[in-house]
This record gives sequence, structure tokens and C-alpha cells, in this order.
Amino acid sequence: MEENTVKLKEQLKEKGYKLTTQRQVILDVMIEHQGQHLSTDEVYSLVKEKHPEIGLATVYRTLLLLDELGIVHKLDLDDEFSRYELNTDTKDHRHHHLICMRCGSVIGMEEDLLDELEQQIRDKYNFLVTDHRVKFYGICQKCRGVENTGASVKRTL
Amino acid sequence: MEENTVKLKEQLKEKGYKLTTQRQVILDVMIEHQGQHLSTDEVYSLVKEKHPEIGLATVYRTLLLLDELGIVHKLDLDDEFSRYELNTDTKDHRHHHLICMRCGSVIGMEEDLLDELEQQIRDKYNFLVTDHRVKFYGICQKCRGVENTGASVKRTL
DNA sequence: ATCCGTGCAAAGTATTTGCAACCTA
DNA sequence: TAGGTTGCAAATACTTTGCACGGAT
Repeated sequence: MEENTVKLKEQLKEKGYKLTTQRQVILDVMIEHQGQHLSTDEVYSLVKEKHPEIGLATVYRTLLLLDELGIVHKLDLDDEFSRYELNTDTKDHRHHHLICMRCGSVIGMEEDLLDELEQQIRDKYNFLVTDHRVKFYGICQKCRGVENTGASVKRTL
Repeated sequence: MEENTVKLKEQLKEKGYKLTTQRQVILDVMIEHQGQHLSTDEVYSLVKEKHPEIGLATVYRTLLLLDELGIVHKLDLDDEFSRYELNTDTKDHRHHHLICMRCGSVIGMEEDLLDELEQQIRDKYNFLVTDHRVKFYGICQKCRGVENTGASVKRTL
């Protein structure tokens, strides 16, 4: 059984919750699309391909639950919906996102590299950082190559 | 006349827009609450104290406009509404926010300190960073002093 | 058998928009 | 005077919730 499924099963049991088909299916979709940043509606569509009887409200409720359990992460990519990605971080620190302003692609970067900065914040502000959320906006590798081709700006999240 | 008001007037004229009483009043409110992170509804309430006839839609439209002009910055503080603060940054780089998980206060830190990290992103990912958005979560100075006093967690944004 | 979980539809809520009247430049 | 701007209300659109039925333990 997949690692995240085991994790889900354990955590659900621990809290007296049940592992239902719906929860299993929704987690499967997230696993199959690891690295992507799916909106609730996109998850719903993918879920319906396998189990058309599953309702949108269940997807909302389950994604919320998975986020609480730390199995997925909710994120804000500046559009009008909530998006989720499978949690691949180890500590309580999240990885960062590079958002291309030209083509809209979103790249996840594994490195944290903020430890030093957080130490400075601790020293100067006496503020103890336990987590952070970082988004970088700019121009991605691909778009730096093709300058002004008038290419589509449709975002692929 | 206040610096930001001059800036507003110039930028509006440049684009063929008009400086109305409503826009003036809304900017005044933002200036009077510099450093705070007001929701649209909070701005609306403050505006109504001076000019009860101004409508909510106008506040929405004006805040959107001021954000486009770079006079205010829209920000996301993880609650259900858009928040705005007067822009005090010089470059196109925004300052960071320290969010206390215990008392909910939000501190703006002037320092950027991300130049080195952005250079690393450029080297490794060939991604040219032009802007960023950074939030740090943790425990603020005040709350680190009073450990577990059971104090209110109501957020003061 | 218990009671958590689900599907559906209705409700909720922040935000946007159409439009006639208004007012700035 | 002309056209951008406003206020109001209606419309949007994502998300949440009430409730009776269904299913996992």
C-alpha cells in the first residue's frame, strides 16, 4: 500500500474517523497528481472519472480533512479558488513556489534556504519563526528563452 | 498636500481618470491607518464615518484601482477577505509580514534580505525573480514573554 | 447497531457588475 | 458638455451546511 495511504489510515483511526471509499479515491487522485496544484473543482472532476457518484461537498470536506492531517497542503496561487498539493515536505517548513508571470507555470523548489533569515528575524524582532509561506514571481527558464513571441499567457497550474 | 495624494492625482490624470471625493476619502483613510492591514469592509466602515453616502462597491472599485496604481498593496492574511495596506516600499519588492500564531498580530518588517536567495534561484533554476510575497508564522516578542497565560487568540490585524 | 460520512440542495458570503443618475475636468 | 464615476441592487461564484439516508467498524 502506498505510503500516504498508510499514513491516512493510521491518522484517521487515531481520531476515530473512518477510511471510506471516497477518502481513499480523493487521496489517490492527489497521489497520482503529485507536484501539481489542483483546485477543488479539478480534484472533483478527476474523482468523478473514477466514481461519478461522489459529490462536490465531499471533495471539499475531504480536502479540508487531509490538510488538517498534513497529508496535503492548501495553497493560494492568486486565483479565485483554493488549491491543494500532496505534501512532500518533511519538517513543518513548506517548500517555495516560483510563479512565472508570462506563462503562468508554477514550479516547486525543494530548497528552503531561509534558516539564516529566520535567525536574523529572531535576533532583531525577537520573533520565533515556526513556519513560512513564500512565493516568488518572475520569468521562468522557458519564457526567458522565447522573448516576446506573443505566446499564450494561459496559466498551467 | 500629502505625498500619496499628489501621487494619486498625477497617476489618475495620466490615465484619464478623475480625482473624485470618494477616491480622496478612501485614500485618506488608508493614509490615516498606515501600517494597518484593513479589510475592504473595515475601510468601508471608516469611510462611512466621514461620508455615509459612499457605497461599498465604490470602496471595492477604488481599492482595486489604488492597488493597480501601486499606492496600496493587496494582501492575503489567511482570513476570508482581501486586505489592503498603504504601500511604503520603494522598489517593486514588498516587505515581509510576521504573523503571530498566538495573538494574531501582524508585524511588517522592512528588511528584504532575499537578494542572495533570489540570485541562487536564478543560478539554479534559471528563473528571474522580479517580485515575491513572504509570510512568516511564529510567536511574537510579546507572546514569548507571557508563556501559556491562556490569553485571547483574537487576531488584531 | 451505532454513529460517522455522504449526496443533494439550499444557504452563506465576499466580490463583481449592469445601469441610470451624477459630477469632475 | 462629455464621459468617467457612483450607488444601488441584482448577479456571481466559491464554499459551507442541514438533513435524511447509507455504510464502515
